[in-house]
Amino acid sequence: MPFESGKETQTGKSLSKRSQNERLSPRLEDVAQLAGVSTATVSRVLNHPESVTPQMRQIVQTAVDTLGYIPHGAARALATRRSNTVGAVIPTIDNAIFARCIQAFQDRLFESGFTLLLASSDYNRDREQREVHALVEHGIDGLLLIGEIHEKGLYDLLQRKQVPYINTWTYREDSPHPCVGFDNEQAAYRLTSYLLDIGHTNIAMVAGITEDNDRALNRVQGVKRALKERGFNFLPEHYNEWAYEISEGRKAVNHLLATPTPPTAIVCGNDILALGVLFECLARGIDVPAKMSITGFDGLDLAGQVAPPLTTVHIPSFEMGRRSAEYLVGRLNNRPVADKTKLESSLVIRNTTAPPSSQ
Amino acid sequence: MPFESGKETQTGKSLSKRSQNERLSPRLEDVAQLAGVSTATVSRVLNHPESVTPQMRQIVQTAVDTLGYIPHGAARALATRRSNTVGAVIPTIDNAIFARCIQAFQDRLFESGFTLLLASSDYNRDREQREVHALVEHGIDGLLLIGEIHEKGLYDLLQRKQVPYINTWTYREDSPHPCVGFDNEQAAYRLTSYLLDIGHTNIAMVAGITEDNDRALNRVQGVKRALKERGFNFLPEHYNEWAYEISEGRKAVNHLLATPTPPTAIVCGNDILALGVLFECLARGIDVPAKMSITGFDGLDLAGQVAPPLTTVHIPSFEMGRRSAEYLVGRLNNRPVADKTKLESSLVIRNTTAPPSSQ
DNA sequence: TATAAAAATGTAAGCGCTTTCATGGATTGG
DNA sequence: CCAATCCATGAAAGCGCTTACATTTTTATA
Repeated sequence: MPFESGKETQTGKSLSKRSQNERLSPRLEDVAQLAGVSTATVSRVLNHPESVTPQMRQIVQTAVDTLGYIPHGAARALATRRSNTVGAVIPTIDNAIFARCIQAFQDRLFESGFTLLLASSDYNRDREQREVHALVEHGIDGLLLIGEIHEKGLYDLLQRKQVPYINTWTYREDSPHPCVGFDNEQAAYRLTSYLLDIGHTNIAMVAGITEDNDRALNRVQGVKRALKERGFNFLPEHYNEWAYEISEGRKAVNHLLATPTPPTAIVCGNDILALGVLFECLARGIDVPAKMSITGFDGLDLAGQVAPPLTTVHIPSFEMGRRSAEYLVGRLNNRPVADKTKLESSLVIRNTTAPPSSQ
Repeated sequence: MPFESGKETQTGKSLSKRSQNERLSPRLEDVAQLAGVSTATVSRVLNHPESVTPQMRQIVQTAVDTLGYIPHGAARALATRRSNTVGAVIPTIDNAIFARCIQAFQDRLFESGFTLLLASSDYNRDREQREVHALVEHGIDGLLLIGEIHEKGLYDLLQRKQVPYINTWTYREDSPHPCVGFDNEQAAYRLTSYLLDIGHTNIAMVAGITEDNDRALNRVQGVKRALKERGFNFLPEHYNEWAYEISEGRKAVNHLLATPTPPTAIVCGNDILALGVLFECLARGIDVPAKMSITGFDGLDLAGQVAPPLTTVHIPSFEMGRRSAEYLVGRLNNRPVADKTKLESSLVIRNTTAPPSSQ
């Protein structure tokens, strides 16, 4: 007897040791012990309840509840090679329009049991690459990226690690990457054409910073294409890039107005700049739109609420977030999903645009 | 010989099997093999390089690079009981002011090697609780929460799992929870006192929704205390709560103006509502501030840029994010940290407030 | 009722790391 | 030149789960 029981103690100890000595959170094994079943069974009722007797389910569930057991995510991730975590790297959180997209993205992910790992790159490709690296190291199952231009190494990493990803805020028929977005170039083209249609010939642009930002760049290109098509072009002093701040928009107006031949219309790279431009014009007593037409880009709520309400391009930011999540969730569940989704942006003509005054 | 080599094959196979057959990412063991050292050594150069010979460091580093090795976060987390991940649950991402805080929070975390797990509760306590549960399951090392009022079970969970957390956007001397924030009640009190000082006696409030939102509630309380102190009170029809939308602010004005004795000043629970109130007044041709004073709360950039610029309370959202991260990082590194940090908000008097016109 | 097939449960081998403890080589002092 | 220390490295035991496979129990079939 003595030695027999000796053996048993070995086993018994290894089980109870943790639970008794250290007052840590219970493990699967503790639950199993309490329920009088194997860890496999507990794992099953937690993950594949249908493969287990209803009564067993009951017993185990009770044990789980009384212990207040919470699965250990890392252990699970290690065993299943799934973290149930999806990453997103956006230029900045501090921008209403991305926020809305991310909000939709997160909501949709949550529905499917995924948690969002969020990082921001501050519009810096290098930092973006580092953030992605950190996310991959954390074991994200999928990734959301803004725009199409990213560090080569970033794509390589994703490829090598087989991490599904989606580019959003951008759409290009022949992009080698999956994307859900709209055509920035075309939207800007349309917007500018409208300005041209109503008679403007002296158009300036208050662009966003285009470095490392394909969206901003594509918008500029769209504007230029529209101009060119009708034989126009920016005067050099009528094109400048500005940071994403209302105050920058104001400065831009000062600059433009000091120019030999001030424009009759100002196309802005985004709503924030447009708002700054608008506020400054208003502050200077310039009649908008009679003496100056202004257009934005993004379709912030705010743009429709200011007086006069801003003409802008409405972009489907909410939809992009939702669809991106859907793409990723779909792929992670091995459902067939479209690699490219083109969403529409829409020109919203409000009261900051009108034909140029006949002078 | 035959059986000897048989044994060896066993071991040999287990090593090379993975690397050869499946084309998965390299593991620590692959690096070790290539470098001709043990996994322990590789782990050391990765985590405690000082405990290893410079030349060994060199050799291993080379192997790491040529293999493009990336540590497996989950495995590491399992072994160290640290995920290097910090969670945050905010009411909504889609709000500039939280966004700024989170941005600062994330930046500071990134500096210290942590990644942010972000979730939003949609101003719903129940959902907040569930999100926190999910985050805890994912193994967060620390947690940021907005406000002080949370589900009891949420605090219990954190307590039981020993997860350090910080409440922000709120400050209460005698809160049992760590916090870094400012006193909403006091700020609102100060703001209202100012209005009273310049002569307003008929004040209305366009409040945010106070359910499940102690910040909004505290602001209301501050306003009420200031009024009461001077013997005033809201007319029942002069107090209402509105959702966080510019358009709601506009509606609020319609409501207030249809009241028997319209107010001469409107205190708003936040800048967004205030902006709506302002825009609606402007649209109706009401002279602000001569005929109507308006105050906001939050200090959005935008508030200072509209015309007329908005009188508001500036809150240290950036600082709250940074300090919260600092608190958590400090605790996680076992550095002594203050459990409570009181930050100051400031009354920013601009041009939407003036003494009431003598009628 | 005996037996084959199916269903429920248990056993135990990992998942990819970190870290304690053991080991052997280099260094120091006597 | 040998014993006593140190230091760099290796061996191996987990960390808390999941799951293939083995085993037992139940159900169906003849």
